[in-house]
Amino acid sequence: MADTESTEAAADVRAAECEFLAAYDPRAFPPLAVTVDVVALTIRDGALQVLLVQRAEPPYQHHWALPGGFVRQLPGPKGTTIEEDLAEAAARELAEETGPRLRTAHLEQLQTYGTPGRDPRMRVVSVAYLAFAPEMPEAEPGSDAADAQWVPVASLGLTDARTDALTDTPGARQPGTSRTLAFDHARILADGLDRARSKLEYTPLATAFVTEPFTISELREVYETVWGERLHPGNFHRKVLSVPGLVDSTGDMTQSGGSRGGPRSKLYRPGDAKLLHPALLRPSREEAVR
Amino acid sequence: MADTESTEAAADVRAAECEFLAAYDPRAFPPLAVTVDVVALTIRDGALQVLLVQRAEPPYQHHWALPGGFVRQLPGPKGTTIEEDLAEAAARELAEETGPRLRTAHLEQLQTYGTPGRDPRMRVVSVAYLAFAPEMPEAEPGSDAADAQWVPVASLGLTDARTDALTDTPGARQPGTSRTLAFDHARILADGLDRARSKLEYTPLATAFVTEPFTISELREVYETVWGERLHPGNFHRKVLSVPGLVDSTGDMTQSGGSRGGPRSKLYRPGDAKLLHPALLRPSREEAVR
DNA sequence: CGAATAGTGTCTGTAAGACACTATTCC
DNA sequence: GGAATAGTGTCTTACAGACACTATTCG
Repeated sequence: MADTESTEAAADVRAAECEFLAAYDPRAFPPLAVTVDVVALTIRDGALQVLLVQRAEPPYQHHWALPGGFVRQLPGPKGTTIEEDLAEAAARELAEETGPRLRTAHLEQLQTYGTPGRDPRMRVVSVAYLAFAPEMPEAEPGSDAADAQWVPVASLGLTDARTDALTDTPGARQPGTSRTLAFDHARILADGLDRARSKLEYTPLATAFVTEPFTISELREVYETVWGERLHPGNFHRKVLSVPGLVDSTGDMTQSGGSRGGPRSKLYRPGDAKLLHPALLRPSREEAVR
Repeated sequence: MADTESTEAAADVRAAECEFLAAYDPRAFPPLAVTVDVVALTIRDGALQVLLVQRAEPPYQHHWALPGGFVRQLPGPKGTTIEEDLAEAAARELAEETGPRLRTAHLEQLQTYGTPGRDPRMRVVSVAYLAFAPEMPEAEPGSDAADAQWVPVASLGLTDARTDALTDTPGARQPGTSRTLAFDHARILADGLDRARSKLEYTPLATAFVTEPFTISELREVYETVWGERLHPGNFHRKVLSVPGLVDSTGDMTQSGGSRGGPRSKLYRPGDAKLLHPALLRPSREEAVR
């Protein structure tokens, strides 16, 4: 029964460890590495951008890849080791490429990728994380990367019609960035984009892409940019205000109107809702995908 | 950059070192293991049940735990090794406790748990999977378990009011099963239940819990059991038929009416929809959780 | 002034939930 | 016959989307 457990546990740990390790053929323990990769998304210049680093070493040398790395074992007091939580490792990898100025508004686990052969060197199980941040300054390549850059996702040629739809800007496609990502990172990025688009519908995630006092129009631009679809300004406005806890009014207004004219607008801050009801559903998700 | 970086060299060295030392001292391995755990759900006796195994070895000896184990490296031709994909490992662990008769209708990755200390022996990163199956015969304990059983989730005392709501059956709480689960498996199970409840809303997941020709009422019982809420039979009926691709009529009817009376009902099979539109939303999800 | 935008009003179609009702079958 | 159930009809309310309109501000 469970009652004996607490007294047994401590004493048994050492014995169990030996027993445990002896019971398995060492060859059954493949050299297996655990890494974290981060899909960091932001909105810059009106486009959805992802943080990429350029690999300095083979394999996939010179290719762009998601920031990430091995889960570390940090040195602790008295020769012990302090082990990193997975989310901490993800936050660290992100900070290494962006500097301390990035205010990550949201960090969540995406999925884990462990198909044999996804890394040609060895078996690597990679836990992917998804991060969102408001508009950021340039990225700063960390020690292990040749370069780090925010790259418009539309320029990566993922087979996604919607992302390209709104990006007619000639300069959006940066030369040199439309190459295949390293490893299976294109897949991971695609999964991250799916997740982000989906979470805009039923969580206040969009507020993680804007800075504190924001207008309804700025929020709408987030939705339009991530979804790659134009939304009706009037209906969107009414809808956002009708969802309890999505935004709170600050009482203030912008100092001036928009650069292309129009009246000044009211300012808002994120509300306390964790789930949106009613949800803000995408207009053109192909209904009932068969 | 995951899977790479200037620590790449260090990683290779470490990997080679491990391989070499493995033959001599298993304890020289990097103290990091990858396991898969499976949250297998089914509906038995009108209750949502989860597959649990009783641990034969410490730690948590005699405690119940989710089926799972280490990701293996299988022997392949000519001394090579065939490495298991994560989903394959999950399917294998599940089959070991249920025998070949389980028809797993659905297997998807849930989340990965890697907090240091979650396993007292060593650093273990566990990739959890979520499986659904129609009503199944008794479980068969595999080699590394003392026992394996389908256990009503309501009997596990998870802090979830809804699961207990419909389970007034006196016999539902089996003596001996209302104990704490090993490791952080209670948390993993709770996450799995959340996911399952949520996916019933916008995917045809419910059809994975019933066998091929089913009635609308059987489908409704799935929703009621998983959500722990009574649904209006009439409205549910109309709603299910109104969602394109959820169910297809077989043209047949049941041979007899229900055991407590009522007319015979039409039979259906799963449709080809992958996403439900409009969705079948839970009535009493606390709206806009703050 | 003309163009663009913030914000509101109104109408229509769809869908959810409440309630009622009929027909069928078991006990 | 009485109770339970399958399936349908109808009404009310909520909400999404379309369209129109006013007021405000930029250039």
